[in-house]
Amino acid sequence: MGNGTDLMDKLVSLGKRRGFVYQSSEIYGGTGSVWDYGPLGVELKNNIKAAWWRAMVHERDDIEGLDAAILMHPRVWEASGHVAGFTDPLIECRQCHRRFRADNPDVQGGQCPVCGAKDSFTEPRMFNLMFKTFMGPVEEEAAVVYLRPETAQGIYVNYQNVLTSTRQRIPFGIAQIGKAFRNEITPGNFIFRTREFEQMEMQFFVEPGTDEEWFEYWRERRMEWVQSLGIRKERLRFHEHAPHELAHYAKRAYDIQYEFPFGWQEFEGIHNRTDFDLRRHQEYSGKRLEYVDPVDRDKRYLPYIIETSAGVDRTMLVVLADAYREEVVDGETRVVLSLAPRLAPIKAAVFPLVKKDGMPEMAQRIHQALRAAGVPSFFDDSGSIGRRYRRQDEAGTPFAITVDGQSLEDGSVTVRDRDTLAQERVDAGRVVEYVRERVA
RNA sequence: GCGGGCGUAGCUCAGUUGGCUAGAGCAUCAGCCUUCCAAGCUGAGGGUCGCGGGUUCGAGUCCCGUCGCCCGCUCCA
Repeated sequence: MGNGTDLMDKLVSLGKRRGFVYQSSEIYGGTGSVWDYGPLGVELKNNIKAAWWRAMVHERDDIEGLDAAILMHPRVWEASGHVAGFTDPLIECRQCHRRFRADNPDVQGGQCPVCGAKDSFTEPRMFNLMFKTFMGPVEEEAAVVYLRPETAQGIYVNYQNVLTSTRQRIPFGIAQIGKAFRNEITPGNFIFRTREFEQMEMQFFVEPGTDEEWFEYWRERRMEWVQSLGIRKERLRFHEHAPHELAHYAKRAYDIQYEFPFGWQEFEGIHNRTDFDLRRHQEYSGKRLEYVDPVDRDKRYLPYIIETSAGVDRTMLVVLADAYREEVVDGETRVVLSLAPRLAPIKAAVFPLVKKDGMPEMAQRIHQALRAAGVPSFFDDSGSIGRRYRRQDEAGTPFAITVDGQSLEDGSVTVRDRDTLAQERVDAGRVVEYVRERVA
Protein backbone atom coordinates (compact mmCIF):
# COMPACT_ATOMS: atom_id res chain seq x y z
CA MET A 1 0.00 0.00 0.00
CA GLY A 2 1.51 3.28 -1.06
CA ASN A 3 0.34 6.85 -1.28
CA GLY A 4 -1.78 5.89 -4.24
CA THR A 5 -4.20 3.75 -2.32
CA ASP A 6 -4.17 6.31 0.45
CA LEU A 7 -5.58 8.83 -1.98
CA MET A 8 -8.19 6.34 -3.15
CA ASP A 9 -9.21 5.75 0.47
CA LYS A 10 -9.53 9.48 0.94
CA LEU A 11 -11.70 9.81 -2.14
CA VAL A 12 -13.96 6.98 -1.00
CA SER A 13 -14.19 8.57 2.43
CA LEU A 14 -14.81 12.07 1.12
CA GLY A 15 -17.29 10.67 -1.35
CA LYS A 16 -19.40 9.20 1.37
CA ARG A 17 -18.93 11.97 3.92
CA ARG A 18 -19.94 14.75 1.58
CA GLY A 19 -22.47 12.86 -0.48
CA PHE A 20 -20.69 12.25 -3.77
CA VAL A 21 -20.71 8.45 -3.89
CA TYR A 22 -22.29 5.80 -1.68
CA GLN A 23 -21.95 2.08 -1.92
CA SER A 24 -25.08 0.50 -3.35
CA SER A 25 -27.47 -1.24 -0.94
CA GLU A 26 -25.18 -0.46 1.96
CA ILE A 27 -27.71 -1.34 4.68
CA TYR A 28 -27.79 -4.89 3.32
CA GLY A 29 -24.02 -5.20 3.43
CA GLY A 30 -23.41 -3.66 0.06
CA THR A 31 -23.66 -5.01 -3.44
CA GLY A 32 -20.55 -5.91 -5.35
CA SER A 33 -19.02 -3.09 -7.30
CA VAL A 34 -22.13 -1.00 -7.78
CA TRP A 35 -22.18 2.58 -6.55
CA ASP A 36 -24.82 5.23 -6.01
CA TYR A 37 -24.28 8.92 -6.60
CA GLY A 38 -25.34 11.20 -3.77
CA PRO A 39 -26.56 14.81 -3.84
CA LEU A 40 -23.21 16.32 -4.80
CA GLY A 41 -22.22 13.35 -6.95
CA VAL A 42 -25.24 13.51 -9.20
CA GLU A 43 -24.63 17.23 -9.76
CA LEU A 44 -20.99 16.65 -10.66
CA LYS A 45 -21.87 13.78 -12.93
CA ASN A 46 -24.63 15.73 -14.65
CA ASN A 47 -22.25 18.62 -15.17
CA ILE A 48 -19.68 16.33 -16.78
CA LYS A 49 -22.31 14.89 -19.09
CA ALA A 50 -23.63 18.34 -19.93
CA ALA A 51 -20.13 19.56 -20.80
CA TRP A 52 -19.66 16.57 -23.08
CA TRP A 53 -23.05 16.96 -24.73
CA ARG A 54 -22.44 20.60 -25.32
CA ALA A 55 -19.06 19.99 -26.95
CA MET A 56 -20.18 17.01 -29.00
CA VAL A 57 -23.75 17.88 -29.98
CA HIS A 58 -24.77 21.48 -29.31
CA GLU A 59 -21.62 23.12 -30.61
CA ARG A 60 -21.57 21.10 -33.83
CA ASP A 61 -23.76 20.84 -36.88
CA ASP A 62 -22.54 17.40 -37.89
CA ILE A 63 -23.48 15.38 -34.80
CA GLU A 64 -26.96 14.36 -33.68
CA GLY A 65 -28.06 13.09 -30.28
CA LEU A 66 -29.74 9.79 -29.52
CA ASP A 67 -31.04 7.93 -26.50
CA ALA A 68 -31.53 4.28 -27.37
CA ALA A 69 -33.08 1.70 -25.07
CA ILE A 70 -31.01 -0.58 -22.89
CA LEU A 71 -32.98 -3.65 -23.97
CA MET A 72 -32.52 -4.58 -27.60
CA HIS A 73 -33.35 -7.42 -29.93
CA PRO A 74 -31.19 -10.42 -28.94
CA ARG A 75 -29.93 -10.78 -32.50
CA VAL A 76 -28.13 -7.46 -32.11
CA TRP A 77 -25.71 -9.16 -29.75
CA GLU A 78 -25.21 -12.07 -32.07
CA ALA A 79 -24.27 -9.66 -34.82
CA SER A 80 -22.00 -7.66 -32.54
CA GLY A 81 -20.16 -10.77 -31.44
CA HIS A 82 -21.13 -10.46 -27.79
CA VAL A 83 -23.30 -13.55 -27.61
CA ALA A 84 -20.57 -15.89 -28.82
CA GLY A 85 -19.28 -17.64 -25.80
CA PHE A 86 -22.37 -17.14 -23.76
CA THR A 87 -23.43 -20.74 -23.96
CA ASP A 88 -20.20 -22.53 -24.81
CA PRO A 89 -16.98 -22.66 -22.86
CA LEU A 90 -14.27 -20.82 -24.72
CA ILE A 91 -10.52 -20.74 -24.65
CA GLU A 92 -8.58 -17.69 -25.54
CA CYS A 93 -5.17 -17.36 -27.17
CA ARG A 94 -2.98 -15.20 -24.94
CA GLN A 95 -1.04 -14.04 -28.00
CA CYS A 96 -3.70 -12.79 -30.37
CA HIS A 97 -6.69 -12.78 -28.01
CA ARG A 98 -8.84 -14.79 -30.40
CA ARG A 99 -11.38 -17.04 -28.76
CA PHE A 100 -12.43 -20.50 -29.83
CA ARG A 101 -14.90 -23.07 -28.69
CA ALA A 102 -12.97 -25.49 -26.53
CA ASP A 103 -14.25 -28.42 -28.59
CA ASN A 104 -13.16 -26.87 -31.87
CA PRO A 105 -11.03 -29.51 -33.67
CA ASP A 106 -8.70 -26.78 -34.99
CA VAL A 107 -7.39 -26.04 -31.52
CA GLN A 108 -7.04 -29.58 -30.22
CA GLY A 109 -3.33 -29.63 -31.05
CA GLY A 110 -2.71 -26.74 -28.68
CA GLN A 111 -1.67 -24.42 -31.48
CA CYS A 112 -3.55 -21.24 -32.28
CA PRO A 113 -4.95 -21.50 -35.82
CA VAL A 114 -4.84 -17.72 -36.23
CA CYS A 115 -1.44 -16.60 -35.00
CA GLY A 116 0.28 -19.95 -34.71
CA ALA A 117 1.30 -19.54 -31.07
CA LYS A 118 1.77 -22.80 -29.22
CA ASP A 119 0.36 -23.60 -25.80
CA SER A 120 -0.95 -20.08 -25.47
CA PHE A 121 -4.53 -21.00 -24.60
CA THR A 122 -6.26 -20.14 -21.36
CA GLU A 123 -8.32 -22.69 -19.49
CA PRO A 124 -11.84 -23.18 -20.92
CA ARG A 125 -14.32 -20.84 -19.33
CA MET A 126 -17.57 -19.03 -19.92
CA PHE A 127 -17.11 -15.54 -21.22
CA ASN A 128 -20.63 -14.55 -20.33
CA LEU A 129 -20.09 -10.90 -19.80
CA MET A 130 -23.68 -9.95 -20.45
CA PHE A 131 -26.46 -9.70 -17.91
CA LYS A 132 -29.32 -11.87 -19.02
CA THR A 133 -32.98 -11.32 -18.25
CA PHE A 134 -36.40 -12.14 -19.67
CA MET A 135 -38.82 -10.07 -21.67
CA GLY A 136 -42.36 -10.58 -20.46
CA PRO A 137 -43.56 -12.58 -17.49
CA VAL A 138 -42.45 -16.03 -18.59
CA GLU A 139 -38.90 -17.11 -17.96
CA GLU A 140 -38.15 -19.15 -21.00
CA GLU A 141 -35.28 -19.20 -23.43
CA ALA A 142 -37.32 -17.69 -26.23
CA ALA A 143 -37.86 -14.58 -24.12
CA VAL A 144 -34.21 -13.98 -23.23
CA VAL A 145 -32.94 -10.44 -23.59
CA TYR A 146 -29.70 -8.88 -22.44
CA LEU A 147 -28.79 -5.68 -20.70
CA ARG A 148 -26.59 -3.95 -23.25
CA PRO A 149 -22.85 -4.37 -22.57
CA GLU A 150 -22.11 -1.26 -24.64
CA THR A 151 -24.20 1.62 -25.90
CA ALA A 152 -22.68 1.67 -29.38
CA GLN A 153 -25.01 -0.92 -30.90
CA GLY A 154 -28.02 1.29 -30.21
CA ILE A 155 -26.43 3.85 -32.48
CA TYR A 156 -25.56 1.41 -35.28
CA VAL A 157 -29.06 -0.01 -35.51
CA ASN A 158 -30.47 3.53 -35.66
CA TYR A 159 -27.97 4.98 -38.07
CA GLN A 160 -30.32 4.93 -41.02
CA ASN A 161 -33.20 6.36 -38.99
CA VAL A 162 -31.09 9.30 -37.93
CA LEU A 163 -29.76 9.79 -41.42
CA THR A 164 -33.20 10.05 -42.98
CA SER A 165 -34.87 12.11 -40.27
CA THR A 166 -32.15 14.72 -40.02
CA ARG A 167 -30.96 15.05 -43.64
CA GLN A 168 -27.38 14.66 -42.44
CA ARG A 169 -24.77 13.54 -44.92
CA ILE A 170 -21.62 11.61 -44.35
CA PRO A 171 -19.39 12.54 -42.64
CA PHE A 172 -21.62 12.89 -39.60
CA GLY A 173 -21.93 11.48 -36.11
CA ILE A 174 -24.41 10.25 -33.52
CA ALA A 175 -23.84 10.88 -29.83
CA GLN A 176 -25.36 9.09 -26.89
CA ILE A 177 -25.05 8.93 -23.13
CA GLY A 178 -26.40 5.90 -21.32
CA LYS A 179 -25.96 2.98 -19.00
CA ALA A 180 -24.28 -0.28 -19.92
CA PHE A 181 -23.76 -3.47 -17.92
CA ARG A 182 -20.96 -6.01 -17.82
CA ASN A 183 -20.40 -8.93 -15.54
CA GLU A 184 -16.78 -8.02 -15.06
CA ILE A 185 -14.62 -10.75 -13.63
CA THR A 186 -12.54 -8.36 -11.62
CA PRO A 187 -14.32 -5.15 -10.75
CA GLY A 188 -12.79 -2.72 -8.33
CA ASN A 189 -10.95 0.51 -7.69
CA PHE A 190 -14.02 2.38 -6.48
CA ILE A 191 -16.02 3.66 -9.45
CA PHE A 192 -13.28 2.78 -11.97
CA ARG A 193 -14.48 -0.68 -12.95
CA THR A 194 -18.09 -1.42 -12.06
CA ARG A 195 -20.71 -3.79 -13.33
CA GLU A 196 -23.23 -1.05 -14.05
CA PHE A 197 -21.70 2.01 -15.65
CA GLU A 198 -22.44 4.89 -17.94
CA GLN A 199 -20.88 5.72 -21.27
CA MET A 200 -20.70 8.90 -23.31
CA GLU A 201 -19.96 7.96 -26.82
CA MET A 202 -20.09 9.24 -30.32
CA GLN A 203 -19.96 7.20 -33.51
CA PHE A 204 -18.75 9.16 -36.51
CA PHE A 205 -19.66 7.76 -39.93
CA VAL A 206 -17.15 8.41 -42.69
CA GLU A 207 -16.33 7.37 -46.21
CA PRO A 208 -13.80 4.53 -46.38
CA GLY A 209 -10.41 5.95 -47.20
CA THR A 210 -10.99 9.05 -45.11
CA ASP A 211 -11.12 7.07 -41.88
CA GLU A 212 -7.47 7.54 -40.88
CA GLU A 213 -7.78 11.27 -41.24
CA TRP A 214 -10.96 11.40 -39.12
CA PHE A 215 -9.43 9.08 -36.60
CA GLU A 216 -6.62 11.56 -36.03
CA TYR A 217 -9.06 14.44 -35.96
CA TRP A 218 -11.14 12.92 -33.18
CA ARG A 219 -8.15 11.77 -31.22
CA GLU A 220 -7.03 15.38 -30.96
CA ARG A 221 -10.50 16.78 -30.24
CA ARG A 222 -11.09 14.37 -27.41
CA MET A 223 -7.82 15.12 -25.68
CA GLU A 224 -8.58 18.82 -25.98
CA TRP A 225 -11.93 18.28 -24.34
CA VAL A 226 -10.46 16.40 -21.41
CA GLN A 227 -7.94 19.17 -20.89
CA SER A 228 -10.73 21.74 -21.05
CA LEU A 229 -12.04 20.19 -17.82
CA GLY A 230 -8.87 21.42 -16.15
CA ILE A 231 -7.22 18.03 -15.82
CA ARG A 232 -3.46 18.28 -15.35
CA LYS A 233 -1.69 17.60 -18.65
CA GLU A 234 1.18 15.70 -17.08
CA ARG A 235 -1.28 13.11 -15.84
CA LEU A 236 -2.75 12.50 -19.29
CA ARG A 237 -1.36 10.50 -22.16
CA PHE A 238 -2.32 8.46 -25.18
CA HIS A 239 -1.79 4.77 -25.34
CA GLU A 240 -1.95 3.25 -28.80
CA HIS A 241 -3.11 -0.33 -28.91
CA ALA A 242 -0.49 -2.70 -30.27
CA PRO A 243 -1.83 -5.10 -32.92
CA HIS A 244 -2.37 -7.89 -30.39
CA GLU A 245 -4.31 -5.54 -28.08
CA LEU A 246 -6.85 -4.51 -30.69
CA ALA A 247 -10.43 -5.62 -30.25
CA HIS A 248 -11.89 -7.81 -32.98
CA TYR A 249 -13.59 -4.88 -34.65
CA ALA A 250 -10.79 -2.34 -34.48
CA LYS A 251 -8.28 -1.28 -37.07
CA ARG A 252 -6.58 1.26 -34.83
CA ALA A 253 -7.23 2.33 -31.30
CA TYR A 254 -5.96 4.93 -28.87
CA ASP A 255 -6.80 5.10 -25.22
CA ILE A 256 -6.69 8.32 -23.29
CA GLN A 257 -5.11 7.38 -20.01
CA TYR A 258 -4.92 9.16 -16.69
CA GLU A 259 -2.37 8.54 -14.01
CA PHE A 260 -4.70 7.31 -11.29
CA PRO A 261 -3.44 6.58 -7.78
CA PHE A 262 -3.41 2.94 -8.87
CA GLY A 263 -1.50 3.59 -12.09
CA TRP A 264 -2.05 4.68 -15.69
CA GLN A 265 -5.47 3.51 -16.86
CA GLU A 266 -7.78 4.32 -19.73
CA PHE A 267 -10.98 6.26 -19.30
CA GLU A 268 -11.73 6.95 -22.94
CA GLY A 269 -11.02 5.12 -26.17
CA ILE A 270 -10.90 6.35 -29.75
CA HIS A 271 -11.35 3.44 -32.14
CA ASN A 272 -11.43 2.99 -35.86
CA ARG A 273 -14.09 0.29 -36.02
CA THR A 274 -14.04 0.13 -39.81
CA ASP A 275 -17.26 -1.15 -41.36
CA PHE A 276 -17.25 -4.21 -39.10
CA ASP A 277 -20.43 -3.39 -37.18
CA LEU A 278 -22.58 -2.22 -40.06
CA ARG A 279 -21.42 -5.14 -42.16
CA ARG A 280 -22.39 -7.58 -39.46
CA HIS A 281 -25.78 -5.92 -38.90
CA GLN A 282 -26.40 -5.98 -42.63
CA GLU A 283 -25.62 -9.68 -42.65
CA TYR A 284 -27.67 -10.59 -39.58
CA SER A 285 -30.67 -8.35 -40.28
CA GLY A 286 -30.81 -8.93 -44.02
CA LYS A 287 -31.33 -5.20 -44.50
CA ARG A 288 -29.15 -3.12 -46.82
CA LEU A 289 -27.28 -0.61 -44.72
CA GLU A 290 -25.25 1.00 -47.48
CA TYR A 291 -24.95 4.72 -47.61
CA VAL A 292 -26.05 6.27 -50.86
CA ASP A 293 -24.42 9.57 -51.62
CA PRO A 294 -27.34 11.99 -52.25
CA VAL A 295 -25.40 13.92 -54.89
CA ASP A 296 -23.70 11.08 -56.69
CA ARG A 297 -26.19 8.25 -56.36
CA ASP A 298 -23.81 5.75 -57.91
CA LYS A 299 -21.55 6.22 -54.96
CA ARG A 300 -22.58 3.60 -52.42
CA TYR A 301 -20.61 2.16 -49.56
CA LEU A 302 -20.77 0.89 -46.02
CA PRO A 303 -19.43 3.74 -43.90
CA TYR A 304 -16.42 3.33 -41.70
CA ILE A 305 -16.97 4.32 -38.09
CA ILE A 306 -14.70 6.31 -35.83
CA GLU A 307 -15.80 5.83 -32.25
CA THR A 308 -15.05 8.00 -29.25
CA SER A 309 -16.17 6.18 -26.15
CA ALA A 310 -15.72 7.59 -22.66
CA GLY A 311 -16.72 6.21 -19.31
CA VAL A 312 -18.78 8.75 -17.39
CA ASP A 313 -17.90 7.21 -14.04
CA ARG A 314 -14.24 6.94 -14.95
CA THR A 315 -14.19 10.53 -16.14
CA MET A 316 -15.72 11.50 -12.83
CA LEU A 317 -12.99 9.60 -11.01
CA VAL A 318 -10.40 11.43 -13.11
CA VAL A 319 -12.01 14.73 -12.18
CA LEU A 320 -12.16 13.87 -8.48
CA ALA A 321 -8.65 12.43 -8.26
CA ASP A 322 -7.21 15.38 -10.14
CA ALA A 323 -9.09 17.95 -8.08
CA TYR A 324 -8.34 16.53 -4.65
CA ARG A 325 -5.63 18.30 -2.72
CA GLU A 326 -4.55 18.89 0.81
CA GLU A 327 -2.88 22.14 1.74
CA VAL A 328 -1.45 23.30 5.01
CA VAL A 329 -2.87 26.67 6.03
CA ASP A 330 -1.74 28.14 9.36
CA GLY A 331 -0.67 24.71 10.52
CA GLU A 332 -4.00 23.11 9.68
CA THR A 333 -4.68 20.82 6.74
CA ARG A 334 -7.19 22.17 4.26
CA VAL A 335 -8.92 19.62 2.03
CA VAL A 336 -9.95 21.17 -1.27
CA LEU A 337 -11.69 19.83 -4.32
CA SER A 338 -10.35 22.16 -6.95
CA LEU A 339 -13.03 21.37 -9.51
CA ALA A 340 -13.41 23.37 -12.68
CA PRO A 341 -16.12 25.92 -11.78
CA ARG A 342 -18.44 24.69 -14.53
CA LEU A 343 -18.28 21.16 -13.06
CA ALA A 344 -18.73 22.16 -9.42
CA PRO A 345 -21.97 20.87 -7.87
CA ILE A 346 -22.51 24.10 -5.92
CA LYS A 347 -21.38 27.28 -7.63
CA ALA A 348 -21.56 29.69 -4.74
CA ALA A 349 -22.06 29.63 -0.99
CA VAL A 350 -23.52 32.64 0.81
CA PHE A 351 -22.63 33.42 4.42
CA PRO A 352 -23.51 36.13 6.89
CA LEU A 353 -20.28 36.90 8.71
CA VAL A 354 -22.20 36.83 11.98
CA LYS A 355 -25.81 36.10 12.81
CA LYS A 356 -26.95 39.61 13.63
CA ASP A 357 -27.46 43.17 12.43
CA GLY A 358 -29.41 42.02 9.37
CA MET A 359 -26.53 40.13 7.81
CA PRO A 360 -28.46 36.82 7.62
CA GLU A 361 -31.34 38.57 5.87
CA MET A 362 -29.12 40.20 3.30
CA ALA A 363 -27.28 36.91 2.69
CA GLN A 364 -30.59 35.15 2.21
CA ARG A 365 -31.62 37.70 -0.41
CA ILE A 366 -28.41 37.06 -2.35
CA HIS A 367 -28.87 33.32 -2.04
CA GLN A 368 -32.41 33.56 -3.42
CA ALA A 369 -31.25 35.80 -6.26
CA LEU A 370 -28.61 33.24 -7.26
CA ARG A 371 -31.16 30.45 -7.24
CA ALA A 372 -33.59 32.50 -9.26
CA ALA A 373 -30.82 33.02 -11.81
CA GLY A 374 -30.28 29.28 -12.07
CA VAL A 375 -26.99 29.28 -10.19
CA PRO A 376 -26.86 26.45 -7.62
CA SER A 377 -26.21 28.20 -4.33
CA PHE A 378 -25.90 27.19 -0.69
CA PHE A 379 -26.72 29.26 2.37
CA ASP A 380 -24.90 28.58 5.64
CA ASP A 381 -24.89 30.49 8.91
CA SER A 382 -23.76 27.70 11.21
CA GLY A 383 -20.41 27.84 12.96
CA SER A 384 -17.50 30.18 12.51
CA ILE A 385 -16.88 31.75 9.13
CA GLY A 386 -13.67 29.75 8.72
CA ARG A 387 -15.46 26.50 9.32
CA ARG A 388 -18.03 27.35 6.69
CA TYR A 389 -15.33 28.14 4.15
CA ARG A 390 -13.71 24.77 4.81
CA ARG A 391 -16.97 22.88 4.41
CA GLN A 392 -17.38 24.39 0.96
CA ASP A 393 -13.75 23.65 0.07
CA GLU A 394 -14.46 19.94 0.45
CA ALA A 395 -17.56 20.24 -1.70
CA GLY A 396 -15.56 22.01 -4.41
CA THR A 397 -17.63 25.22 -4.32
CA PRO A 398 -15.59 27.78 -6.26
CA PHE A 399 -17.02 30.96 -4.72
CA ALA A 400 -18.03 31.99 -1.22
CA ILE A 401 -19.94 35.22 -0.80
CA THR A 402 -19.83 36.82 2.63
CA VAL A 403 -22.05 39.59 3.94
CA ASP A 404 -20.13 41.62 6.55
CA GLY A 405 -20.42 44.90 8.41
CA GLN A 406 -19.38 46.94 5.40
CA SER A 407 -22.08 45.25 3.32
CA LEU A 408 -24.72 46.89 5.47
CA GLU A 409 -23.21 50.30 4.87
CA ASP A 410 -22.32 50.29 1.18
CA GLY A 411 -24.06 47.24 -0.26
CA SER A 412 -20.88 45.40 -1.21
CA VAL A 413 -20.01 41.80 -0.34
CA THR A 414 -16.79 39.82 -0.41
CA VAL A 415 -16.29 36.97 -2.88
CA ARG A 416 -13.70 34.48 -1.77
CA ASP A 417 -11.92 32.31 -4.31
CA ARG A 418 -11.68 28.65 -3.32
CA ASP A 419 -8.23 28.10 -4.77
CA THR A 420 -6.38 31.32 -4.02
CA LEU A 421 -8.30 32.28 -0.86
CA ALA A 422 -8.20 35.82 -2.21
CA GLN A 423 -11.22 38.01 -1.59
CA GLU A 424 -12.70 40.58 -3.88
CA ARG A 425 -15.28 43.17 -2.96
CA VAL A 426 -18.26 43.16 -5.31
CA ASP A 427 -21.46 45.17 -5.32
CA ALA A 428 -24.29 42.97 -4.05
CA GLY A 429 -26.37 43.92 -7.05
CA ARG A 430 -23.74 42.57 -9.39
CA VAL A 431 -22.69 39.46 -7.51
CA VAL A 432 -25.08 37.13 -9.32
CA GLU A 433 -23.64 38.19 -12.64
CA TYR A 434 -20.11 38.00 -11.22
CA VAL A 435 -20.58 34.35 -10.30
CA ARG A 436 -22.56 33.40 -13.34
CA GLU A 437 -19.99 34.55 -15.83
CA ARG A 438 -17.26 32.64 -14.01
CA VAL A 439 -19.03 29.28 -13.81
CA ALA A 440 -20.36 29.07 -17.36
C1' G B 1 -12.08 -17.68 -10.00
C1' C B 2 -7.53 -18.64 -6.57
C1' G B 3 -4.30 -16.92 -2.30
C1' G B 4 -3.69 -13.36 1.75
C1' G B 5 -5.68 -9.35 4.88
C1' C B 6 -9.78 -6.67 6.85
C1' G B 7 -15.17 -5.40 8.43
C1' U B 8 -16.86 -1.61 16.01
C1' A B 9 -20.97 5.65 15.51
C1' G B 10 -21.35 9.74 9.28
C1' C B 11 -15.43 9.58 9.15
C1' U B 12 -10.67 7.71 11.53
C1' C B 13 -9.99 4.30 15.17
C1' A B 14 -9.57 2.16 20.84
C1' G B 15 -11.68 -1.96 23.01
C1' U B 16 -7.10 -5.67 27.91
C1' U B 17 -6.55 -13.61 29.13
C1' G B 18 -14.52 -13.66 26.48
C1' G B 19 -17.12 -10.38 32.11
C1' C B 20 -20.87 -4.25 34.51
C1' U B 21 -25.93 0.03 30.62
C1' A B 22 -19.54 -0.61 24.07
C1' G B 23 -15.59 4.25 24.19
C1' A B 24 -12.47 8.54 21.99
C1' G B 25 -11.42 12.39 18.42
C1' C B 26 -13.58 14.66 14.39
C1' A B 27 -18.44 15.31 12.12
C1' U B 28 -23.91 16.33 13.01
C1' C B 29 -28.04 18.95 15.80
C1' A B 30 -29.85 22.99 19.52
C1' G B 31 -28.25 27.25 22.07
C1' C B 32 -24.33 30.69 23.41
C1' C B 33 -19.97 33.10 21.79
C1' U B 34 -17.71 34.74 17.35
C1' U B 35 -16.75 41.06 12.53
C1' C B 36 -13.00 36.67 7.50
C1' C B 37 -10.27 31.16 6.98
C1' A B 38 -12.57 24.80 10.94
C1' A B 39 -11.86 21.98 15.82
C1' G B 40 -14.27 28.23 22.25
C1' C B 41 -18.53 27.11 25.90
C1' U B 42 -23.09 24.24 27.35
C1' G B 43 -26.16 20.41 26.07
C1' A B 44 -28.12 16.51 22.71
C1' G B 45 -28.75 12.68 19.21
C1' G B 46 -26.32 8.59 16.90
C1' G B 47 -23.77 1.76 17.17
C1' U B 48 -28.60 -4.99 18.00
C1' C B 49 -19.89 -4.23 17.00
C1' G B 50 -21.31 -6.45 8.30
C1' C B 51 -25.05 -10.52 8.40
C1' G B 52 -26.56 -15.65 10.06
C1' G B 53 -25.60 -19.69 13.15
C1' G B 54 -22.68 -22.23 17.03
C1' U B 55 -19.71 -22.82 21.77
C1' U B 56 -20.41 -20.56 26.77
C1' C B 57 -23.47 -18.78 32.89
C1' G B 58 -21.82 -14.74 29.66
C1' A B 59 -19.28 -13.17 22.76
C1' G B 60 -17.23 -6.96 19.78
C1' U B 61 -13.56 -10.65 21.63
C1' C B 62 -13.55 -18.00 20.25
C1' C B 63 -15.54 -21.45 15.98
C1' C B 64 -18.33 -22.20 11.24
C1' G B 65 -20.87 -20.11 7.20
C1' U B 66 -22.10 -15.92 4.30
C1' C B 67 -21.80 -10.93 2.22
C1' G B 68 -18.70 -6.82 1.32
C1' C B 69 -13.97 -4.19 0.85
C1' C B 70 -8.49 -4.07 0.09
C1' C B 71 -3.75 -6.34 -1.88
C1' G B 72 -1.54 -10.01 -5.27
C1' C B 73 -2.40 -13.51 -9.41
C1' U B 74 -5.67 -14.29 -13.44
C1' C B 75 -8.85 -11.60 -16.62
C1' C B 76 -10.21 -7.15 -19.04
C1' A B 77 -15.16 -7.07 -25.93
